Amino acid sequence: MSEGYNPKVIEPKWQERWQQARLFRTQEDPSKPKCYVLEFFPYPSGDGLSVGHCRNYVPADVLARYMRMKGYNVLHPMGWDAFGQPAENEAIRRRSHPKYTVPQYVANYKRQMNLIGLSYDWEREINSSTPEYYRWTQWWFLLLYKRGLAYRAEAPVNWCPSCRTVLANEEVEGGKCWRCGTPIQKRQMKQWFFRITAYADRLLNDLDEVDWPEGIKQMQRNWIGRSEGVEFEMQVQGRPDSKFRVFTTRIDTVFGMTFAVLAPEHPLVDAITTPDRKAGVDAYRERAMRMEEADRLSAERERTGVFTGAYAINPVNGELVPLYVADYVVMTYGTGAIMAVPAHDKRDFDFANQHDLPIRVVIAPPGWNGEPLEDAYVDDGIMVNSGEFSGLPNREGMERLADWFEARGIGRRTVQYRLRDWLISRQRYWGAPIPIVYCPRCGEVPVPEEQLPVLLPDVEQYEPSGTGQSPLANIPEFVNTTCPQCGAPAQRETDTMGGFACSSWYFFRFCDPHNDREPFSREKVNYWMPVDYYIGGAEHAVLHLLYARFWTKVGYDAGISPVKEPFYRLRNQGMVLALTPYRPPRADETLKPGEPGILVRREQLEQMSEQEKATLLWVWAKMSKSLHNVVTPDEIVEQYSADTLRLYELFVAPFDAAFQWEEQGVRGCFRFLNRVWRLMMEFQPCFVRDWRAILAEPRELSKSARDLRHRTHATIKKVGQDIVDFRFNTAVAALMEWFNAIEEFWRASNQGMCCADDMAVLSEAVESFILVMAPFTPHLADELWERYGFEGFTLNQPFPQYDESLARAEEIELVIQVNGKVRDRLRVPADISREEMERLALQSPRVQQYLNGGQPKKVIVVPGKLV
RNA sequence: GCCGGAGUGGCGGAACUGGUAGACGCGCCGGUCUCAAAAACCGGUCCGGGGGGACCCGGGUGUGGGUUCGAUUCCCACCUCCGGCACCA
Repeated sequence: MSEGYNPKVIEPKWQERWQQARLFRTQEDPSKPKCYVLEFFPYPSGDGLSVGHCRNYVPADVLARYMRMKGYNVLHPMGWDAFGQPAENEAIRRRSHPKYTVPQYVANYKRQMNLIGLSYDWEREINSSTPEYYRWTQWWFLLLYKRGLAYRAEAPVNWCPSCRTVLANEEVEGGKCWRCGTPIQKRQMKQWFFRITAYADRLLNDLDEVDWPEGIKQMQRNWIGRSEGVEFEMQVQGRPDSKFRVFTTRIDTVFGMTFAVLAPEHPLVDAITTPDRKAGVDAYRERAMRMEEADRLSAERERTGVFTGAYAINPVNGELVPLYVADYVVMTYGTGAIMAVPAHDKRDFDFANQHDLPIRVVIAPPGWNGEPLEDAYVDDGIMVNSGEFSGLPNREGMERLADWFEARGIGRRTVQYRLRDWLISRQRYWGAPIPIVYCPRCGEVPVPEEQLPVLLPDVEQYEPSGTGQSPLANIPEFVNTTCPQCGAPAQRETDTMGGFACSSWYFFRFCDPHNDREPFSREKVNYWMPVDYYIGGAEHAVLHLLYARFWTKVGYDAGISPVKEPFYRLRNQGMVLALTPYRPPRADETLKPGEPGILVRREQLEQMSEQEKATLLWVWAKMSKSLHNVVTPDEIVEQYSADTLRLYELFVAPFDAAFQWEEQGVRGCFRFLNRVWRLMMEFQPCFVRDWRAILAEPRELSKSARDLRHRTHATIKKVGQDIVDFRFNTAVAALMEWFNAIEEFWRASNQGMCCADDMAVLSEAVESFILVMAPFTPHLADELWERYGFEGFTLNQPFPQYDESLARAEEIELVIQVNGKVRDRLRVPADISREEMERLALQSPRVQQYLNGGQPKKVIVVPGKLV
């Protein structure tokens, strides 16, 4: 008996050999085509990696290994998104300091990644919280500053009272903080912004050039939110100095305006409000501004608002319309003021009904006879009650009215975006300090490049103050400096940059990670960029992925990036779900909305009786520490093997679909690897090393041998294609089918007691199999490779070539249908002619039976498939 | 409400541009081995009906229509689920 599959021995053995041989090290090589495979770099958390995280690393690793075997020079790096709120919040929670926790968590992540055999070039490891890295993040800030794309401004901003910092719009989800879920407050503060809006059109248009999931592209398009319309001026009645502008996408409805609305923050409100209305308006504005963002967004809220006492003049017909203040108009979009056309806008319609304002139809719905509308009509139609424009189709009227406004110089066609500038400053310690100095004489002065990095001071007290000031403001040694321009005493900016600044350029740094003279050399990014495959979760659709595109375009304009788009292909992996136990609530317990029951913790589950367990409700939920349903790679590797974990993650579901973690499935994969091992050991003595020479000679192979060769070549072809298509699940299935065929052939060959030709065919299959499985299960492949007497690593071998003529089936099953129903199947040569197919089909006794002796009306032949 | 994606056996999922529905795996059933169990291995496994049997007939891809010799695939309407956005004028 030979020894069994022993991953406990072979996996550490190969991991060590790979490391000693520096197998994954990558250097520029102009003689080879390059392939840059990148996964989103993670923020290292104290919980370590779960099998859910592996969902992205394992497929990426298969791709990287495959591309390398295909002859590409593959860049496959890993690093740490270690600056920013997530890392700092976690350190606070654990009552530690990020300078201690980050290296500790990084070490654990790295250990786990090596444990599952990921092929990273660790010599390129980067950490965004080190001065070697953030020095260049600051350099990028200065680049943006120099190009007029970084500016400081006082604006209403999102404030998270729990994280005690401001947030970017992209970091606010449904009015709540993306990190802690606390409702956001609006504050008026002076902050640093990046002018991403200047790139809105390019960020929108260039989406057409990248190979990304359609859903992500749509989300970015929605987020940028381009709308074309007309902006025009409205005059306040009796106040020649008071004018305001409104923006509308429906200028065709302008004759239907029956009131106008200003946002509560609109600067004109004070000036135009009549004295008798002042108290009411002030109270309303006060309330609106105090309200938390989440409440203001709440959908079922009443349409509130107050009359200012003032009237505005509709420029198209001179009519007076009452001017309201209402919080359904937001100051940060468009002009902060609207013309209200209740007949053709849902929100205006609701407001008009609640405030008894007239509703005038100006676009006739089909079949409309002048009766009042039951709801706003927002579709196209013929214009009515619109003066000289009545009778026109509204789309045409839109153009004519836009011309009308432009001709009179009181309005113009414009484009509005939902995208706002990117708020980058944070009142937090754990980030890259913003490299700006405030000098009483020179004002705002950028720190010269040669003085970078502005070092983050090493202090023990780093918690956010909550005063609206960064904790750095309390460190005089940091704050007090001299002006780089005049040398006078000056003060540093004390805010740091949000973590998304660090991740907006790290993919460039991986090309040249240790450069201490510049962020990266032009030559190296020219060689490696763009990223060919970028792999990560869909949750960054409008955050990181939008910011990184923006910085890349700035880099392109500045001549430091060779590409306009950083990520040529983007692929999103699906989530991993785990069965999570809930129990019915007791009488004194109430459920949170959306919760299926009371969460049962792991340790509570172990103490429950069988009877109690039977009452549990099992729900598939995303793996997370808080649900106590996390499975770690460590336990799976311990119980089975790293190769088993890899195979299972690839096989169980399509790459981009959510999958349900089931230990039974893991066992199936483990069983498969054991079968592979057993057969490989059994066959090894019969292995014919020079099978190529034997099979190259012309010879008559048996039918089953020809079938196996076909299977071998067809599978090599399919697996390669599946990998680049990210169809790892079908690639593994094909690998299993192929193996089943090899096993069957081996059995039938009576354990080697048959002809030499069959052993050559088997040897071809087995040698190819080891190499094809290598990207999936590299430890097992390398061990088998060695045991078959080969030198070195499978990763340095070329991926097996397939012979197109062998990959094509020599025989096919001809399907014969009568009236669309399958009536017979015949085995025929693959190169059969149409005529022959038809003749055979009509000859078939079963077909004759269904034709009742008659002739078919029509015969359809699909070559190589069916009649 | 808007945008995007998906509904296929007991389960996860296959099926390339319309052409053998259910590959591969899990589970289950039966068998081998064993004193027994586990593991391992072998065979079976969409549903209904017929036959001792290899087989045969019918139905079947969320629902209802349509196009086609032929539809999981294309078109129309609807239902359900998941993800995202949400007063953006």
